[in-house]
Amino acid sequence: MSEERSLNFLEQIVEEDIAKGVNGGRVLTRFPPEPNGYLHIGHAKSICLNFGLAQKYGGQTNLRFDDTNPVTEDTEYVDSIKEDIQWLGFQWAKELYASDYFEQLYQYAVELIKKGFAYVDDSSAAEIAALKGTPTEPGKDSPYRTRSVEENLQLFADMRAGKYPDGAKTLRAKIDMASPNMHMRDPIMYRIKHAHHHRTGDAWSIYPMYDFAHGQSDSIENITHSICTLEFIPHRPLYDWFIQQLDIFPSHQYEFARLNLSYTVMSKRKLLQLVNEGIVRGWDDPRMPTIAAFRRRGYTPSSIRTFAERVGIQKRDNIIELGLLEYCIREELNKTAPRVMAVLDPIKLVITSYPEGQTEELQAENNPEDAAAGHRNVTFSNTLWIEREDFMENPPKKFFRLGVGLKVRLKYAYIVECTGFDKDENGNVTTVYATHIPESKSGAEGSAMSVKGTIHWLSAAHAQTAEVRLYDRLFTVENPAGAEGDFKDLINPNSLEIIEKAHIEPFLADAKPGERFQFLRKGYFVADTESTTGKPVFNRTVTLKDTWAKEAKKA
RNA sequence: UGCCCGAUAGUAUAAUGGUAGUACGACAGAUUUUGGUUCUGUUUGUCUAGGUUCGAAUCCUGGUCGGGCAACCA
Repeated sequence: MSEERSLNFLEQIVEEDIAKGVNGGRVLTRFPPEPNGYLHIGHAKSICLNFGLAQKYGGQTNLRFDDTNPVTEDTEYVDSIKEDIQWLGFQWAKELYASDYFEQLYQYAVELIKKGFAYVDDSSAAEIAALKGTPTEPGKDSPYRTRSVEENLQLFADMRAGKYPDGAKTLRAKIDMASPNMHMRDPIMYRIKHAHHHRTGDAWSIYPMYDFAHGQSDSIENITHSICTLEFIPHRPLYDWFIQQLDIFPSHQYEFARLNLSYTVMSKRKLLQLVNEGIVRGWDDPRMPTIAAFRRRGYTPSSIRTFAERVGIQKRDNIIELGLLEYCIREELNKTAPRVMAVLDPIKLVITSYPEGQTEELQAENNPEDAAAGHRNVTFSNTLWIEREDFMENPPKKFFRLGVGLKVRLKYAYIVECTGFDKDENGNVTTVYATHIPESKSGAEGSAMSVKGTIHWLSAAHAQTAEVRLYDRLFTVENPAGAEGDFKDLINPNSLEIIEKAHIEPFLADAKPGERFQFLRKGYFVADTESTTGKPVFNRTVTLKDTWAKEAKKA
């Protein structure tokens, strides 16, 4: 299956580099998360890109944690990130940490001081900001910019030794306060933080800024293609500057547009807020756009990889329609998920012509898309559960389900004709009555007779119950991040609907967490991580396409 | 009023100086014991104004629009 696909711009760069013999044709990429949150679907795109590129061109990929800010980072995040990458189906060559390079980075800083390219600044954060200028106005030199090399060396050593409180001093690169690129206006290389680091403990009282760690970390690892998102484009000249002054391996950075998905947010800060404020039930709440959430929701690794492939790689900003992701998981689950019957919003259907107490076992197909999936038995009786929405008191013309006088096929069973119904004091339909056509039994000759609709059902006396969680989009607008005001005001109040007692086929009560099914006509579902034999819980991964719902909405 | 990045159907993404194609969506139809799947068909696009060229989505110039950059965050 060698489908002809054109190369994305990064693949073109890599192929050109290989052709030209750059780095001896070697390809080494890296995925560099900061361990300060869970990975989301946008990271999945980056993971697929970095690992996929290396795989395609015979290279490897490192996992490097850019852990330069101890106050936001935690090993919980390290563990979740590793789990998510492996779940997606990728394996890194080396597990590395920017914190592994702290001593090396310190030596680089000393070297830059000696070369006159860095100085210790006593200015406060506010003073630094004031002298920084603005995008349209040049900045001004700090009064500490002309300190001698010896003094800088001594002060920097004292910073490391912990002689100064947080914020008292910084080490800055001496570049150009008038540069049109703000990142070149004497950027801070080191700041004082008397903070406990998740790996280096209390060994350091100074920590490098990301900008002083990232490029050199790539260089130290001999990364050939350092791929990141668009917002780091203006940082690239700075990374190149450090590499040049230090005369170390010239790793090159390339930037692509990050993934945005409609009806959700992708910033770790906002996701953390949703978690901390209890708006969702945690990082892996199936409504979240995190990889952990998609896993719990029933998405497969391959569906996410396919999605990442289909969204493409480019440099223009984009918002991908949620529908594409849903298409990717439906496409896979249609082929693989066993079909079962579950009634989520039940009303009773009594077959008055079928003897009370009688039952029979009917053969049900496990998957029409997969002949090897085989068959199972379902129990039929005269009292069934059917979906409330499959009956209408006053059905419109194109309603192919139950209404008095209408015929419908009960999947795998008989064709029945509706004869009447009961309502309770609130006017809600409670029971529907019908007679069956004995010769229309599925498999029998008479089953060939045509009816427009087929509905699913469960024998009331035999069905088990389960909790079913129905998820919908987390936000009410396509681009909540781009809207004015507080993004939390745009949360969809109906993003989670819990059905305490849905009816399911008996064998489903034993479903193991992670097992996926198609609930016939209702969607794809997965047994939740909290699911137990005593109390099964199913998450709806995605609905089926529903052209009737669309039709009904029009009317 | 600085610097940087970008602009192709509704959403994405190809075409790398030579017929604007693909996917998802939408719409219509066929098939169907899931109003699912599958199949067929239809619809919709090169931001703009110049220039170079036999020929421009592609190269050049100006403009417009969108995004990024002024954390001791990454």
